[in-house]
Amino acid sequence: MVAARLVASRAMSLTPDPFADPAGPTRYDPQTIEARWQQRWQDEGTYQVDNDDPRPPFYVLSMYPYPSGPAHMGHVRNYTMGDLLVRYRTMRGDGVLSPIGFDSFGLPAENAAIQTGTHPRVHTERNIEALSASLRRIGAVYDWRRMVKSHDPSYIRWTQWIFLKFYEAGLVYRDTAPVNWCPGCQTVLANEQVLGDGTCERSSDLVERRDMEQWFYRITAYAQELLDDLDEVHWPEKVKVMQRHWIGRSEGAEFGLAIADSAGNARTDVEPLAVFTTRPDTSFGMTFAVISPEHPRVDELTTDAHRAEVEAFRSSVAGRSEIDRLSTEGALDKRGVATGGRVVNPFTGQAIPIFLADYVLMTYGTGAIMAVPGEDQRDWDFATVHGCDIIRTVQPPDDFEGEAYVGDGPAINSSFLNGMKVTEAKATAITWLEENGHGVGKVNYRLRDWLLSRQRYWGCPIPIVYCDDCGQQPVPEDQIPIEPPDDVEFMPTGRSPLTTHEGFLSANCPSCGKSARRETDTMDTFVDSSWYFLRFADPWNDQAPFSADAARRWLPVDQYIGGVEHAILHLMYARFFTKALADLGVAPQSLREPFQRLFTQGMIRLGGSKMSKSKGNLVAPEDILDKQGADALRLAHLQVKPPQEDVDWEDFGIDGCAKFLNRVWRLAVPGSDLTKVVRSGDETEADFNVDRAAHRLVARITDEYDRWSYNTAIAGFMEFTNMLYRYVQEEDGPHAETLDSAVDALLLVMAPAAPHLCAELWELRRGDQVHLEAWPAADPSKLLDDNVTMVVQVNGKVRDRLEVPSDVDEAGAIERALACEKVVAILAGGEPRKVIARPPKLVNVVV
RNA sequence: GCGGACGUGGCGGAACUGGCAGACGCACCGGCUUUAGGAGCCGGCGCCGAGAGGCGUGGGGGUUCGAAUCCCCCCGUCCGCACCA
Repeated sequence: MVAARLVASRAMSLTPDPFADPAGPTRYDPQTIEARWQQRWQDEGTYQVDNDDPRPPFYVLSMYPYPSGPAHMGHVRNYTMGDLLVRYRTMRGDGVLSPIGFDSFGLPAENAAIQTGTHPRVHTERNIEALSASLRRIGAVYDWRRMVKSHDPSYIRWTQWIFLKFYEAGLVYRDTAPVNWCPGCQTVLANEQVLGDGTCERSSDLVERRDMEQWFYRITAYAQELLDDLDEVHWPEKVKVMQRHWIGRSEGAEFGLAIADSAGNARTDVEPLAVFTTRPDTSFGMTFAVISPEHPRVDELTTDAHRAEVEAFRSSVAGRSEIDRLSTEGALDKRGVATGGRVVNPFTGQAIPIFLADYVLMTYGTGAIMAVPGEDQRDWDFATVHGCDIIRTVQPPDDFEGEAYVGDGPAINSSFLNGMKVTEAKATAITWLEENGHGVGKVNYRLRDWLLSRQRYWGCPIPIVYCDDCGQQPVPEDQIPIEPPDDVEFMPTGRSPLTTHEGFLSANCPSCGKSARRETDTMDTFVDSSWYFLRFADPWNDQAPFSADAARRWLPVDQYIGGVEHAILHLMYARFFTKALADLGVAPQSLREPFQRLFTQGMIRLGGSKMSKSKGNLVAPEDILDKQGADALRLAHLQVKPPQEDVDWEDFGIDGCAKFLNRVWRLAVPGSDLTKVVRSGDETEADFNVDRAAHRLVARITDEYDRWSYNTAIAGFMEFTNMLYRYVQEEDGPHAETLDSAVDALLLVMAPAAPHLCAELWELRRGDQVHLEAWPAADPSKLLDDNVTMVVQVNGKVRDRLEVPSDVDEAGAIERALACEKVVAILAGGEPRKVIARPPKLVNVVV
């Protein structure tokens, strides 16, 4: 019979093209239908949502991209996932906010300007066009009316406005700081532009540290809240752990070590040397102190006899890159030098030597430490090399074989602390320090303030002017935005053209009105990305960056999607901005976190290494869009691997996905040869089974979409399609209505993943838009077949499989299992020792 | 060194709370159809074995009627942090 039908179909498709799809006149033609539907979604504003939309609000956001040109595969992966969710939630009945924008400031455009002479604005706008076109071509849908661009004057204005608000609130300040200076590029680099080996990503020059006056956001003011509120968000544990580590809270004590005179007695006429420790309980074992080579009191504490040596050490450290200096290679060789100076250990009254060592960092704690070699391996190593005493103050266990002992145990050699365990000894030592006026218990954070100024042109100018008389003055609100001027020349000096642009530089002092000079630094582009998700809620607002009401409606973002490479910087900065804006009354007070849920999707690699423009190993999505189409590309991205995992391009099965889409087309398109012979009348058992399979499909896909199991959802589509192929080729043909509703179910659940194909087929079949349909609900009573396969095990090994009614009870299951041939043979008339029944899935007979 | 994730066929992976290991796809093999196939449809496909059967989720132990899944000890891979006192 199959043969008969195929013969018939050949007769029907008399086509001169020998490669024609046997589906006949309506071939699956992705190029045509994709372009058509993309146009329609845009023209009809299908995914536009207003702020008074009556549906429940749901905010889906993919991290806004830096416009580097047409989309690359990483973009496709990211925006495909976001788009799937937007379409799925919309079908679920939500009013989904799906905005898009561009992180359009940044160094690459400036580099391009130097190389090609194209103005960064022109270059950037061109790239935005190209990237927007790419996003449309993969079928991603947005409310384009809400688009924001970092470099747009209406966005600059509010970025600067927020800066001024923060300035007013003391959350911005200017200070001297060591920065990454690239001698080749003649500019300061952002941390992320310094490669792991300490060189510049662009020029490959070794990056130097230089002290320069810089602007900072006081993110450390929020250190504790940033740490605590990680418990409130649904983020990957990995990202939370990274943030906790980055914040790096540690509890301990800060106290003063009195400077010793030549006799070893504590001087009262000079300020003691402040140290921070997390182990005040070990203070009796402090046999020396170490200060950072950059410590401001080095000169004062160094004796003349040691001055030459100390100076030599300091200059050798200064010449070394940070990476080199912090290298753990040869960690046992603790580089350091004695200062000749001494301090007094307040616990013992003993004078102990002060050393300089590069393992002590000026940027953490007080830049000085008490060294307790008995309980700290670094100190142990240093003491061994430099001949310092080692006194244990915590009793190690009998079988301890290491050097410094960092575990718990009773205090020894520690006077009033003796016998106490570490926790109690810590508290007691802190109390002692406080009662005797030496110091206090203190919490330290590794997190440092955010250096936001960049010596570059293509960024948001910092709205400050410098007046000879009044000093640094914020630009008044009514004078922003301060925009980067267009008439500038880009020279390969690396020097920002702003520093030589008279028209930009000259300003009047807002305070006294005299002529003044503008700040030429611009903001780190992470500033722009720290609040764009708030602007999306209210992008038309020209009175404020956004209204609190709009923010209250949409924020926090229900689902944020992006790369794990932003686990720390962007996500930390955005959290800080949100909290600060809420405290300043700009955002709702209750908005403590910007992103309720975060999903980090994996990277795409080629040949084992990260695909990137700079590596030149890109696979262009365009080629695949031209050939197999957007739906095939989307499906391949979804199918290849669990979405959170990194994936090799070699593993993508584009052709398999394209083939599958073709199969769906042939199955669903009206008039297909595949469905020519259909049946009406009463349903058979086979029909009921297909119907139940359709309900199971709906339940399964709903669950899988909810838990981001996209790869198995695609498998579900394929499995169901394979089943329907067998069904339509059965001898009597499929039951018309059963088939129709099964295919409809497939198109509905596939619509978020392969939107163009499903939209086209649905329209051909039903005349409506599939994406405006309600998400189907599975009938719980249809999720189970009448009969299921029950596994019969003997001693945990599968010996047989039986068809049983799905509502079989325990007794019935056991009875059938014991009656089956295999079990009877094994029992050989004997009694089973034990029978475990899990009806209707399994019975295990123990003999 | 610390922290995290992970290890399943030739390959990517599936198996949600312990219950049929290998869904789905790729590759490969076979059949049908075809003048032709890099098209379409159907089927096969963990390993050993002629077979019954045995063995199988990095390795070794354990818990359990039953372990890819839980516990302990190793081995390996990837990612992040890396002298933070």
